[in-house]
Amino acid sequence: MPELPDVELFRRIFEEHGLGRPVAGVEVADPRILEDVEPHRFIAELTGDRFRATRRHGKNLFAARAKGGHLHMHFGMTGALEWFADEPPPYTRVLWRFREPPHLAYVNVRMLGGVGLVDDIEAFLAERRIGPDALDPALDFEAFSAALGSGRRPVKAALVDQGVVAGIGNVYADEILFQAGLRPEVPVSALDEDWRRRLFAAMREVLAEAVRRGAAAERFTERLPETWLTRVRGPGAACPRCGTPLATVKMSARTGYYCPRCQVDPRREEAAG
DNA sequence: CGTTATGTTCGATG
DNA sequence: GCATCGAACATAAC
Repeated sequence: MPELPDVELFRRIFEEHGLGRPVAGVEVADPRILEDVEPHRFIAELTGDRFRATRRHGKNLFAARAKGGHLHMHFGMTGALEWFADEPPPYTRVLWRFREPPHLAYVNVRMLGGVGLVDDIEAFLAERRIGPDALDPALDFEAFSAALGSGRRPVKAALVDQGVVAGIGNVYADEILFQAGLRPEVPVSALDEDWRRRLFAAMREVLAEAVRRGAAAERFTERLPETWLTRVRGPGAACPRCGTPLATVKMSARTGYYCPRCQVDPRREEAAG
């Protein structure tokens, strides 16, 4: 689930329930989720601390600590941040209790992802070669196009590369390409400036609209516009625009869906309207 | 039982 | 050396 719009929702949950409140207790239900920190140190560091601000960069969520440094969370494919009053949700791996409810739970079925402590966010992002956040206002078209590069890899592979732009995963990459009218396997080298502008605009619109609608959690697709691929995305589905059965393409063990009629290959066809 | 799942990393390949 | 590909990781559901 967690791509940029989902993590943005988690950020808002943390912002609403986790800021300014003394941390009364920290529980690590499964130490495997911790990044480069022992459970006892993680617990000792955060107990009694307070969080003063949140920041999201791509799929990464940070919470600034009053004592200095930041809490870091990545949600992998199945992670989420939830608040709870009584019982922690199933698959809670780490939780933070305050003096009274609501408390916060980092939930993650598959354990892909992690929770840790980082001193310097910029250094953290640089080490991991994470590019600019896809919704960063400072990311203009020129920078986006330069980051896309001119290699031969498929445009979808470039979109989900966190080093190009941070925050896009399999589902939103499919949606962005659908809205741009572009096929996923087209090499970036085949994209002229018009196509790049179309792609950039689609990226901003799709992500911003998904954030606006608070699309996350189960059945999140129901909150998205009816004209979106994500509403129907799956085996046997038809294009929400023209009814053509969707085609699939495998890329790095991930299934992509696209409309073979609405989405074109610029090398072979005229741009669709 | 095999397949698939919204991510990232690391080693292999071209 | 660089760009790109594919397996591995952990767990549940169909």
